[in-house]
Amino acid sequence: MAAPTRPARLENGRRDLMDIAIDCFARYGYQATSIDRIARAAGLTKGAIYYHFKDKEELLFEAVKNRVSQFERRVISDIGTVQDAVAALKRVADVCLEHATKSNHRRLIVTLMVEALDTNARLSAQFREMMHRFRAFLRGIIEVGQRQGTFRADVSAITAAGVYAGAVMGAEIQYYQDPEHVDLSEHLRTFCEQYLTWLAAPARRAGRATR
Amino acid sequence: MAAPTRPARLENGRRDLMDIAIDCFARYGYQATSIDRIARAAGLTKGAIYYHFKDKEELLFEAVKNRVSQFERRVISDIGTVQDAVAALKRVADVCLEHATKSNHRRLIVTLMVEALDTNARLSAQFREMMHRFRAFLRGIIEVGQRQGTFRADVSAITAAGVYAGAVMGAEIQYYQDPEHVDLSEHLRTFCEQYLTWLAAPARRAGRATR
Amino acid sequence: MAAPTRPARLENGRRDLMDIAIDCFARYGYQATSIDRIARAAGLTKGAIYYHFKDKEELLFEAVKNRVSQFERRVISDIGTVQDAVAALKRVADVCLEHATKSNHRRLIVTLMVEALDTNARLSAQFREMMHRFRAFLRGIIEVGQRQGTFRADVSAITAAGVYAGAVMGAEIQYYQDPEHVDLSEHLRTFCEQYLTWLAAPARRAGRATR
Amino acid sequence: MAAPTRPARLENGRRDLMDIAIDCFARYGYQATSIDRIARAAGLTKGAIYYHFKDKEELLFEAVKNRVSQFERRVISDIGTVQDAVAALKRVADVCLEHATKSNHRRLIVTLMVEALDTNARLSAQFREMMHRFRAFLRGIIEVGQRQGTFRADVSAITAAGVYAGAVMGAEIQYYQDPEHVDLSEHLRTFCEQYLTWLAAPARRAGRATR
DNA sequence: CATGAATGAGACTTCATTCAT
DNA sequence: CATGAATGAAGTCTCATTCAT
Repeated sequence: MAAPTRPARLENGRRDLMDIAIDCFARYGYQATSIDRIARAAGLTKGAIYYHFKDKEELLFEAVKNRVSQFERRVISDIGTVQDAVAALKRVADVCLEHATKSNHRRLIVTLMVEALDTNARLSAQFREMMHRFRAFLRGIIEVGQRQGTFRADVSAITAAGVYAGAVMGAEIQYYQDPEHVDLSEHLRTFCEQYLTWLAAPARRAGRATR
Repeated sequence: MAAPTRPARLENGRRDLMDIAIDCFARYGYQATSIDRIARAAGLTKGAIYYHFKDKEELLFEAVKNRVSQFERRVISDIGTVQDAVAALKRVADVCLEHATKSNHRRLIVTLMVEALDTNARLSAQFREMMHRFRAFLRGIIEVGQRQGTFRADVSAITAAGVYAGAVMGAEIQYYQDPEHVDLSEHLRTFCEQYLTWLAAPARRAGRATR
Repeated sequence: MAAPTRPARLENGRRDLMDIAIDCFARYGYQATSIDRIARAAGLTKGAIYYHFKDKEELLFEAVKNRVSQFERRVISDIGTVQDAVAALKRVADVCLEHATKSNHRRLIVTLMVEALDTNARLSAQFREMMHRFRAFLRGIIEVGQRQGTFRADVSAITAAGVYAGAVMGAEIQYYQDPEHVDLSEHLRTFCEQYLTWLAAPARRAGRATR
Repeated sequence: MAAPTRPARLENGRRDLMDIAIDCFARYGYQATSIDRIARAAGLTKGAIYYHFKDKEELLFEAVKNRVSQFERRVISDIGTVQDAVAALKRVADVCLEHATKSNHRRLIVTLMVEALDTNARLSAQFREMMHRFRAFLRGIIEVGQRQGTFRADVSAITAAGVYAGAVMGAEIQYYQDPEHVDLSEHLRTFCEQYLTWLAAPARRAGRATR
């Protein structure tokens, strides 16, 4: 307790550097972030970065892994075992909102995900899996709601999950593009209302929404 | 009709080149598309491109202008003077679907828009305006519906427009990322249903969204 | 005949550049020859080199391939079908002498071969094969002499070939190191005399030299 | 014997480090051996090396001085005052064989000598002198033989020395390159036999080498 | 003695751009 | 119109070296 642990100090440089790199990547994307830019932002020289990271790519992957896992852990820990599907879906939006406005978690994810599309196969695969997991997680919540009778049963949970995930992402992008004109909070609130209204509505006719 | 004039051929070369450039930009983004890549894709050498375009940036801006204006013209011409707001919103989604799957209009727009965020001020501004116009257009449709009594009046038309625009964009990105697992058509159909269900529903109680 | 063929001119730049690169590699070795050094020696900038060659390695391999194949073709064409084994061995030494003193063929080979030893697996393999071929070629000559009765039969032709190849190489290195004190011509002449004396000598006792 | 003094330990570190560095230099050459590689091979960090050696160059020169002087001392002590020139020449080859196969003395020398050719003036000069000494030493032996009547007198002792030195070096290089296919021991044995046969032979006719 | 961290020079490479032909 | 050749800036990366602790 008296002495600040050495290993912590050891890892400090690396961690600080990564946070700064993440800031850059989140704002400018991967390619437009030169090693030199990160170095200057950190008040170091390029060489220092290569002391801590083998590669620009290693920095990228660690950055993505860091933010993705933090986001996922946060979502899971915030939602936990789903009992109230409605509350859970609202909570997911809240976490996204927070990670999009108060931190750079979501912006890093969204920005790099689009940039990686046909540019970096390995990263792209990682994001594909991440979106897979995210949709699966949402589908799980929706199915709970369907089993409990809170949600209508005549919709494909996986498609509904995709709609949710997409709506959040699209809202974010508009917010990143124009934070002064786009109120992400209201955007997400409205979407949730609409989404839940629709999910809650009893199916009017059999055999419409499914596929 | 009799003689394909020289300038026509001139314009052809330029147009063909741009189409090829657009393909590249749409797939890889701006920075990952080298002039050389475009040249090779066109079966020319780099020098030839500089005959037609002053700059890589000029190529970029023309590409964006081209696809954005084509998309917008198509939307406007397809919808025309809105009489049926519900049909109009469905139609917009159809156009997006087509431009996302059968052509590269939407992918160019979405990809470059994200890449431009903090990277290219001028391009970013252009996309900001484009999104502005898109939301304004959607808001117009929604307000028609509200005035006609088809849509509930207690929602902010501009926020609703943003939700719509975002949902479409988010759906597309998931599709670009994983076209084999994401059925964009169903995705958009489901979203429209949900969106229209919500818009159509008479407000049940005062006091909009929870939370 | 009137017009200097275009393809020739086309290849000129590349060939000239390679000759210059070969000069540098032969003198300083691969690692101590920076792209910039080659560029300056050619009166160009680094970029020009990358227009003609993909890589520093491509330059290296093409340089080696060029000089090795030229040397080998020269040896083969100079010796042709061996009829007089003694003359053939002398001729090989002459070619080596010429390629070591009047051109840089041999110095490139010897220098890079030593540098490549445990440094560049692919290049090393190439040189290993080249030495293989060289020894095989020499062995062929020796065996002709043995069959014709010119050379004693109680020596291993392949070992003798190795001795020859090594002696030439070792003489060269001493010459490269100290051209003012080492007379390569006399060196090789003396070696040939000694080598041929030994080969020609009738075996004094059976069962000594073989293995 | 009683107390391993502190300075002994100091010297130990330095000596151990140098042995490891020599291994690296012998295998990869000077430039391809990074300080970091040596450090890792020694289980230390780069900083530690700079405690013992001022420079990478100092390390290099000490390494060379060490192996060269060990080799020379070994040769001299093994041969001593030459009484039997034939035996002496065989002995030199034996020492070279041992230092090429059981230790890295010769490989360090040969590798760095070639690398240094036009790359490091000071080192090159050192190797030039070393080869000078080596040839002078061999010439001494040969002249003893000539004076004693064991060797023919009509050959230039210094050229013959150069041939010997070169043949050994060339044999080694082939062995380093392809230890599985090149039997250095047999190689040297064969060379010695040939060399001594030639030296021993009474001059048959006036008029030395043909050509 | 040794380490972890950092520097700075220099290497390789890419790429938008220019230009004579 | 188009090409081949070249430039020069900028980016990624390596590595010898230094230094506080």
